[in-house]
Order: sequence, then C-alpha cells, then structure tokens
Amino acid sequence: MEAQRDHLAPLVVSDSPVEKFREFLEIRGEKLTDRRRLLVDHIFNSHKHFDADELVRDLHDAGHGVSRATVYRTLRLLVEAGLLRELRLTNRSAYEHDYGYPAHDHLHCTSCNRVVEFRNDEILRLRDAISAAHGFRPSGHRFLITGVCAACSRAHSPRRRLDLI
Amino acid sequence: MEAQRDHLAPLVVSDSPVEKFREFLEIRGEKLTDRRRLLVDHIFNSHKHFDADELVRDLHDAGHGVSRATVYRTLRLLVEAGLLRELRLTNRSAYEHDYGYPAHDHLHCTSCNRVVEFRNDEILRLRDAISAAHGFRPSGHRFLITGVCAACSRAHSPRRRLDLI
DNA sequence: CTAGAATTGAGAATCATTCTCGATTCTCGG
DNA sequence: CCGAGAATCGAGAATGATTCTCAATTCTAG
Repeated sequence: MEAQRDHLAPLVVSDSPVEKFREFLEIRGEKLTDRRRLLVDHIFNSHKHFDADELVRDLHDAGHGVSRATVYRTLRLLVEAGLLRELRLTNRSAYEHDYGYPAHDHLHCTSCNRVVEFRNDEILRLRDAISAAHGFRPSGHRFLITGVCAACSRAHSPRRRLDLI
Repeated sequence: MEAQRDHLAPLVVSDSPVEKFREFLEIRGEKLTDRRRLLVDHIFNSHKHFDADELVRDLHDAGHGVSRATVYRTLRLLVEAGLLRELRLTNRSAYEHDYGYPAHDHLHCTSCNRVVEFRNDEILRLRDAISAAHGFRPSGHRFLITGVCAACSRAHSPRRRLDLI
C-alpha cells in the first residue's frame, strides 16, 4: 500500500546517513573510518541542534574518546556531504540534521535564545522565484526570523517599549 | 512638493546616522565621542559591506588611528542602535547599513563568494504571518539564498553535476 | 605480511573578538 | 578657567573557537 506522501517531500531517504556518508567519501577517495562512523551514528541517533563542544563532551561521557581535531574535521565533511546544516547564530557554529529531515526554517528568540523550527511551503516558491529573477541557481536557503517568543513576551512586562531600564 | 514615496518604504530618515547614534547613546547615558563620530562618519560615507578589519585598515590608511578595541566596541553599539546589520556568512562578521537603507535580503554565490541584494515584499508578509502563527513577536529576519550566480554558472562547464573532479 | 597512503590525536598555532587597566578626555559644578 | 569624577580610549594580554602540525597508528592493496 502507498504510504501517504507529503506532496512536497523532496527527500527520498533510501540510504542511512552512514551509507550516504560512505558514498560521499568514496567519491572523494576517502574512507569511512571507525571514528567517522562513530560520529555519524551518534549524531543521527540523538541530537538535533548541537555544537562541536557538546559532541566532544557527549562522546567522552559515553566512553568514546574522539579528539577535538577529528570532530571538527568530520563536521566539515558532513556539511559538505549534505548530511548536516551549519547554523551561525552565535559565535560558535551549531549543526542540525539536513539529510532525512524535512526542509524547515527557524525562529530565534533573542530573549531566551531558544530556536524553534517551522515549515512553510511558500518560502521555497519565493526562493525559486527570486532566484530565477536573478539568474541565480539556488542550492539552499536560510530564513531566520528573530524576535521574542510567546513565553518571553508574556514573562516580561507587556507594556515595555525600549530596553530603557 | 510631495516626494514620490515607495508605498512600502518603512524608513523615514529624518536624522543623520550620527544623530540617530547620538540619541541612542544619550538614552543609555553614553557619549558621542570623536572616535565614535569618526567611525560612524566613515562607515556611512562609503562602505556597504565591510568587516572590522577593513575598517581598521581603511581608517589607518586615511591617517586616523582607531584601536581595534574601539572599533569592535563601536560596531557592537551601532548594531544595538539599529544603524548596522550584522551578517555572519563566514567566520568573521560582516556589517552593512541598516538605518536609512531599504529592507532587503541576500543571494550568496558560493562559487565567487559575491553577495547580491534583492528586495521582495512578500517576505515581510510571510515573516509576519509565520510569526503570528507561532505567537512570536518578530523584530527582524534574515533570508539568505545560497547558490551559484549567473556569471559563475556560465563560467563553469554547464553540464557538470557534482564536484566530482 | 608489508609498503605506502590516509587518518588520528595531542598539543601548538591561528584568528577573530573581548577584556584589562593605566592614560586620556570629557562633563559639569563651581 | 579649574579640577574631580566618570566615561572612553588604546596597547597588549587573554579568551575561545577552530585549524594546523606531525609523529604514531591504522588501513588498503598487493
């Protein structure tokens, strides 16, 4: 029986992330080593948004030592491979799953620093229309809305204007 | 005589950037010093996209020495004041005029690394609709389209697929 | 099993940015 | 005009994230 399909789901995830990574590495004549496998497994088993430091810490806590250098090197590869998406919201890079995860964008609350995801179909349409108008061949996009989330709006005095006090 | 007005121009620039900055500083009980004035003047007289280092270099070349520390401190203030917008496309922050400059977003060519601006009215509408749906109070947004610009598309073999070679 | 190549890890190095703190400049009441 | 006190400045140190170096290890092909 046909699985119900989101009409715009662009992702057909036939390979596991590890397989996808192996293919990518193969093309470049590089190898899927145990350190790399360990990292991909860990990343795609749990985390959502994380940074290099968390990764090092988590793996260390789990008894697996992976050097900082290797973590950074592998993260770069995973981004190039299209498995991870890099977000530069602050001074340190954060990462999230890209492969096998539906396209989405983010709301960033500058008060509590939380990041909320949302999906919106128009964005894609808009992106392509704008790109076409500029002879641009789009490969991706980032739509980030900054502001104050509902919780924080409620928490703070509702009638403040500027950050005067 | 009525100046012709873009129907969505949200900016009424009655003050010069320096004035706007002075107001901002006054509110916080800080001063518009000569170093700060020098920086604002320089920034709003020429540059469009620039980073801290260029600023230091340019000013130095123009015979005005401003310490790195002051440049960074002032850039932060200008962003807080809403005069500049900070872009984190790479590891170093880039800045562009925000005050007195129409709202816009960017196309980033990953091949030649050029950044092109575009204006699109739907984005605002979309941003507000999405925010509303999430009880979010938006204060700004960033819409970045990454891809390959027309020139680069033409320059490279038109029939390449992946970066295999 | 072995030579050669790729990867790893520890720590050094780099790069942008921020901090420290003494020197300088500004403000404002006299 | 004259300080006293506060804010700002600059030089260089410090920080923090990321990248690099290079010897040791692991992998691959034969």
